[in-house]
Amino acid sequence: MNNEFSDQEVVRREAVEELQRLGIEPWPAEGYEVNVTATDILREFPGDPDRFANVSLAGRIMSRRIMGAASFAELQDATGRIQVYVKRDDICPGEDKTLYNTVFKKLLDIGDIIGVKGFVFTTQMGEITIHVKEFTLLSKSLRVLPIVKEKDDAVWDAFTDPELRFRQRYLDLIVNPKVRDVFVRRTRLVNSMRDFLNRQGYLEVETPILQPLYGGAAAKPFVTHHNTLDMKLYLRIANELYLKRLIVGGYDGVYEFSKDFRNEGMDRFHNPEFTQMELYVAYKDYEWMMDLVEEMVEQAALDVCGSSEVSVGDHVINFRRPWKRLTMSDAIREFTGKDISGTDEAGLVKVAEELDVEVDPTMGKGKLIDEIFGATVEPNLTQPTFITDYPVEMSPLARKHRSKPGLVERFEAICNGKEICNAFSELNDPMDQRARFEAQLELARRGDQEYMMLDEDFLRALEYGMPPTAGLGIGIDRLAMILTNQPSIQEVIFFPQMRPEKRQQEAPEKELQSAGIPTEWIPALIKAGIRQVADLKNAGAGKLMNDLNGLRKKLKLELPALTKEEVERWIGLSEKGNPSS
RNA sequence: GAUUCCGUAGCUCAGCCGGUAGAGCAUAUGCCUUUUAAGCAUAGGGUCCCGGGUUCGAAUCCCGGCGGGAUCACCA
Repeated sequence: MNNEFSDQEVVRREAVEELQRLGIEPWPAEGYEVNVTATDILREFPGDPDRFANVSLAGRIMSRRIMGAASFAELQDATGRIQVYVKRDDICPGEDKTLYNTVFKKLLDIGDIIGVKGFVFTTQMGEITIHVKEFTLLSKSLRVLPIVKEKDDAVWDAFTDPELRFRQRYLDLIVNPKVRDVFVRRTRLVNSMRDFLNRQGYLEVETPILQPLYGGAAAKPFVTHHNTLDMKLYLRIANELYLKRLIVGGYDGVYEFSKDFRNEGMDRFHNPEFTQMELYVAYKDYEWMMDLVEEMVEQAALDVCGSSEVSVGDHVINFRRPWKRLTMSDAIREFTGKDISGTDEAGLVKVAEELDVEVDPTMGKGKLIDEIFGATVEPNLTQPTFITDYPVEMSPLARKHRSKPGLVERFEAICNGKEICNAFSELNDPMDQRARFEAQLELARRGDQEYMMLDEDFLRALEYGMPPTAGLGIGIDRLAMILTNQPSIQEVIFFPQMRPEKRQQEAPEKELQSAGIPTEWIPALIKAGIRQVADLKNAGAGKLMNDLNGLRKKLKLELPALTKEEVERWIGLSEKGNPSS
């Protein structure tokens, strides 16, 4: 049975039983009164020692140094770590020293959560420490933590494997305090933006995630099914079309922090689900929206980083207003020397080829320009820059430029070589909108997988009349990456998408036993990799017999050696099938 | 999807010119009343990712798979 646990896990499970025998509940129900945090003590004790004569603090044991009748340990709470000093005769004033000798020294482990009461003092080494008068076990830990040691700036045994860190984020958060901080700052970013938008008087709303038609962006969706309605539903790829319906309904400013879902590639800039903030404001245009973005993002940088200058990789990015503004064709001209304004599709293909930009025949004019821009300009824009006035073909929801034919009133902000937001003067001409949707269908016929769907209800809403409106989408994950200086999106999403972990078969012994394998051989079989009757089917009788007889010695089984006939009989069982299932 | 690297003890890693495993931390036992990643001593702990092949013999070499990283492609 214990085959499933490592030696250290066995020790901890035995400690649980021992604690229970001593009348100590390993996972008590009561709360624990806490009157101070680790950071409070470290920050305030030197200036005001009297305040800390009676502290009560709870946290996880992160290290232990036991020296006879006295011990040191480090406790980690939500704010940081503090050393505690435990002296035998203080916590066991009478004759019975069990609480120290047995409970504290032997039955507690690194990873356990305890509460301590005592007073704060400074050790001879000058470390602020809680002298413990009383401790309470609050939660026993059955698994061994990966221990990270650090001294000054040196780190030993760092827990860095991304697979383990992302799959078991709780562990990552326990042992890597900097990771905890990244997510605190991510939340501070969201709070900063929400406060900003609320101060402007805009209404935070919620719109459907399950949508019968997906729209508002060019992307491949996830598909699901609703049983009662017996219909196909899509997970939203954007919330644009619903938010604009709300503007039609009469709100003058609505926004939503939304999880969107796109069924596309994954890499360090893309997770299948990601967070966007979309904002729509009536009676405004994209020029106005640029001013808002600058102000909101500068404020966010100040709130998250304490400065408008932010270190990102090798760069320092400065979010102080005003940001540089360039039209798309000026940007392409600036970085490539090519003038593409007014160029037709064939001409664009030629330009792309000259610039070594890969294109394919499904691409329309808009897509071609986007490719050229993405390859030659975008990666070179480190400081926040607004790129304005996009080709109409790639922006089916943006209104036509008031003075430049063939373009729309749209901008993106590019920062650190990546788009962080996208905005436009919204298209509110229902007839033009219908024509644009139809142009998308034409792209679909050419094989573009990411055409936008025609949404009749959205058109109907526009036909009732939508005020002139400015709209914005900001990628929260991308912005969080920049403001927390993280190289990948997985570092700013608590639980990034990953392939499922391989599950171990449960309770293998039962199935093997009911099939007729002698109980006493089952531990050896499991050790040999036979976890279920089906595994026997492909096993060779000779090899299996040898393996099992080898394991018989290793596991010190008091059994006669197996014969080949016996093993063949077991393998025969797998062919008969299993009556219990 | 392509290229490439990686998968060894609970954790971090070494071993890889083939001879069935090693260190540090963690754990156990004993000693030590204020230590500073790290006291001293001893001990236990491994399906060397999985499957096949070559070989007398594979953690090591070869092939296939699984999982992960990086780069690229795709992707507002």
